[in-house]
Amino acid sequence: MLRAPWRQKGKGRKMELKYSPKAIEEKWQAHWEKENLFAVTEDESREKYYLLEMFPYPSGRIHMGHVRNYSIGDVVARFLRMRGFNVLHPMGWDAFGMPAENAAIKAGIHPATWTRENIDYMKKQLKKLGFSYDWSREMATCDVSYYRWEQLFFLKMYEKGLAYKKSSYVNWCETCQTVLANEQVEGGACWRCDQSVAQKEMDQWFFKITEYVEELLDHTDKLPGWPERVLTMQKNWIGKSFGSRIFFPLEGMDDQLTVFTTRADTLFGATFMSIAPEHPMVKVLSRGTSQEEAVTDFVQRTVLSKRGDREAGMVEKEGIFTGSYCINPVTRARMPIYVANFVLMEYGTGAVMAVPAHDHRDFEFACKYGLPVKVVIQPDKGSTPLNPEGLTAAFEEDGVLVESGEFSGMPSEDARVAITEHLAGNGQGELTTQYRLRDWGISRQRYWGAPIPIIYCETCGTVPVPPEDLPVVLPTDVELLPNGASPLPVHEPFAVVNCPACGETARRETDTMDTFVESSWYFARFASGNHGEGPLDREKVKYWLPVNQYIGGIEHAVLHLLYSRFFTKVLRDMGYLTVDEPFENLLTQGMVIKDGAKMSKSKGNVVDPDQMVEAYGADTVRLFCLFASPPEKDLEWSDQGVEGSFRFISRIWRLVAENEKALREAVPYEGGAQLSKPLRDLHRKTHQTIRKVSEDIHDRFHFNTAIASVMELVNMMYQLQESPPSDDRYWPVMKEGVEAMVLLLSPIVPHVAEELWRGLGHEESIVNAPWPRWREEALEADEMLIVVQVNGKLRSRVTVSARAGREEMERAALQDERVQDFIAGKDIRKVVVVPGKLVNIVL
RNA sequence: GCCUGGGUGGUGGAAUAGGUAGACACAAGGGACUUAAAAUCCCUUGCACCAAGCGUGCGUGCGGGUUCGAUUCCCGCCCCAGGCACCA
Repeated sequence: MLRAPWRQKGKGRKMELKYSPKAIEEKWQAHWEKENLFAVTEDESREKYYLLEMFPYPSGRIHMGHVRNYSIGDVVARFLRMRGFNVLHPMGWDAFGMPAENAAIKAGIHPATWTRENIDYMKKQLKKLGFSYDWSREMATCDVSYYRWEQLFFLKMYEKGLAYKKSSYVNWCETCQTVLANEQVEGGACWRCDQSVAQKEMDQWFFKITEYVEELLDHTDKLPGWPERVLTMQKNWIGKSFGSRIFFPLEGMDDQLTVFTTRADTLFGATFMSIAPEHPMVKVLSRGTSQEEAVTDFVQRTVLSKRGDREAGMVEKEGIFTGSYCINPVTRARMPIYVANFVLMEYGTGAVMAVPAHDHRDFEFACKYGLPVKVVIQPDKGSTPLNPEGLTAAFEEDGVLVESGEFSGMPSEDARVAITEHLAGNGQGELTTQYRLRDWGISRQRYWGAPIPIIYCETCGTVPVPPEDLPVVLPTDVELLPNGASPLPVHEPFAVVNCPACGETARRETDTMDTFVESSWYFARFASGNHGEGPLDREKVKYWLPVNQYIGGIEHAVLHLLYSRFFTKVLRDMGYLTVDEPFENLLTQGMVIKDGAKMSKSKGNVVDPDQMVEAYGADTVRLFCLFASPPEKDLEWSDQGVEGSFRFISRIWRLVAENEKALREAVPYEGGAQLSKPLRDLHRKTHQTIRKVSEDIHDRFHFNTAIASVMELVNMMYQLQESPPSDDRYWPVMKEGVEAMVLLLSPIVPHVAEELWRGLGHEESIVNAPWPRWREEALEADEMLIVVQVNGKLRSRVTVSARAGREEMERAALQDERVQDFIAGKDIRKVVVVPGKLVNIVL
């Protein structure tokens, strides 16, 4: 048992009057660690709570965003622990990724060394902040003992067809020398380095996330604990739309072009066809025509242009006639086929039927190339009809069909189905559903990642590494190339292997997996401890999952959170997990900003957590992060606000230190005995505060208002100290208030709370102290202040008995002198009484 | 363009179920203590007017509406932030 300073110091004043955080923080951190207070095991007799914060990338040092994220999580973890839950609160490292490689190239340190050193430093930082993690579960995703299981998942996914390889145009970042998933391209630029992304045709591994698209979409309605905007972002990303697939026969060829459209009602107005430059039919359609050379030229130019510019609509619409025609299946009209730079190969079928009268893009294109415009939809009655001759813009809304044969007169909505069904009858079309979501490309041409367990053999083709040969260990004896290209392909001992099937010399896959794969299942690994027999311990995972509360930044709204949901479903179907969704509740905290902008080195507005902890202590930094704004909002850093937080802790410190002896000797008041009014007020305030803080933390994570209410309690105790009552219950009631204050603040400022708790005479750690309960009878006041309004305007306040009913409230209000002035000589039409709140007299 | 949030004092923010708008804090001002300063403690602090009161009027982006009563609910608009965006 560690000896507390007030005992070490012997006689005289035992607690320092001045609050100095350094010594007490180090002392209690060491104590908690030694006593192993935060390690947990499965315990069926207790209700479990799995609290998780997004684990950090070990970039070197933690930043204020981490401090905020983890402070929020720690309050919840400590609070629920005091409430008796078996709380799992783990921490680890998202340790694969490019910064390690970049540092290696720049500074000549091996990525593994760099990562390890960063982890060591950041772990020290987290410990200095006093977070209550179960460090026994710590892991880094670059550990072989972690990624080996990911390779096993890959093999199982490969077996089920959920991991497959295909050649396609992919997003290529020249700076990062690697491919990016669609989710990792933001506004046409790389999510990490901002480099504009180009298209490149490559052989790549994909995870078939589209296999789960319906479930991923459906389950967004089964996540009431997620913020609406995150769910909306995911729904938008999945981008489900209903429409039709229509087949257009090619003139003079025994083949057809397939398009996807949501506007089959406009089919009679389709006058030409636009296809993507990457479309496989481009070559066939232009071959042998006078356009052949020009088309090849155009395609080359367009495909090479930056995807970002092309996708963002920055490039002017351009196209070229292929030299071939197709036939409109309903009008039999000849439609020229164009290659157009605005048609995307990745969406739909890569071919679009162009209806210039009813689509602004087609309109723009038709005007530019002098193509026919045919109006087939007229606005509903009441609006001015479209003039087919002088059309100045496309009419894109629904309306009534015209010039559409038997479908003329039909509303758009009905016609979409009717026309498609008509086509379906002739095998010329079908109703279909289209998604924006595409499969997740996971190949990365980088070194610092988990190797993909595949071998290429000249005779046997693609051969998965047999599970018993796992792990495929990432070699560490590599020389990193200055241009960032992966050294693995030229690392012979790694790249050259014997084929597991025929034994002949073969080559390994040298691409590594996207690091988002690691973070897609780490939460389940934490629940398994460092299970050695397999990826997950089914029983343990069953006990802990799902994560009850997940906390992290909004920036992962689509990326990490969508991938994790997908992985959870895959692992469920493999029999590892029993849950459908990984995270029951999600809290997305706001950014930490300074001077109105996100903290960044380039803006020079970074506040260093180390310096802050050094200057004020961890408790002050935590308190400020929680007090300055509610978690989901941005937090504006304020040095003066930090000073204020430090002052508040000093204030509670002095309240205990200055009255140490009296408080230690007092027995907390527990009700019963009669109290004088000031003490009754304090007793009530104490219990009101307990209720307020409990509800604010439990129901809504509003720590700022919880802290504010403790401040009110503290202010009241200081007020009472100004003129202490002679009542002999003074110290018992003060002790009740002080103990509540310390307990309520302990999840937020755990070190100072622990110190004060011991100072009040407690032998056991506050970490395991039960959370205080409020008593209803203590909340009851003997009188209450009610508001009196006349015609809805506040005119007076009257004090009535707490038990006053409607009649008594009304009587008291009407008798009030000030109210009398307002109602004298007037008829009272109505009196509204809200029990316990107000009386409104309507004249 | 579409989809989400959001707009409250000098500042961060509060008002949880339609019921005292501005809790709590920062900043500012004043006072006490001190030889002085710092620290600490206490008081004032939305705006305007004034007869200076437990005063009156105004006030939660703007304009309407519902209601005895609206920061809160409804309709229309403006602005800011984030996401998606040539998605056919």
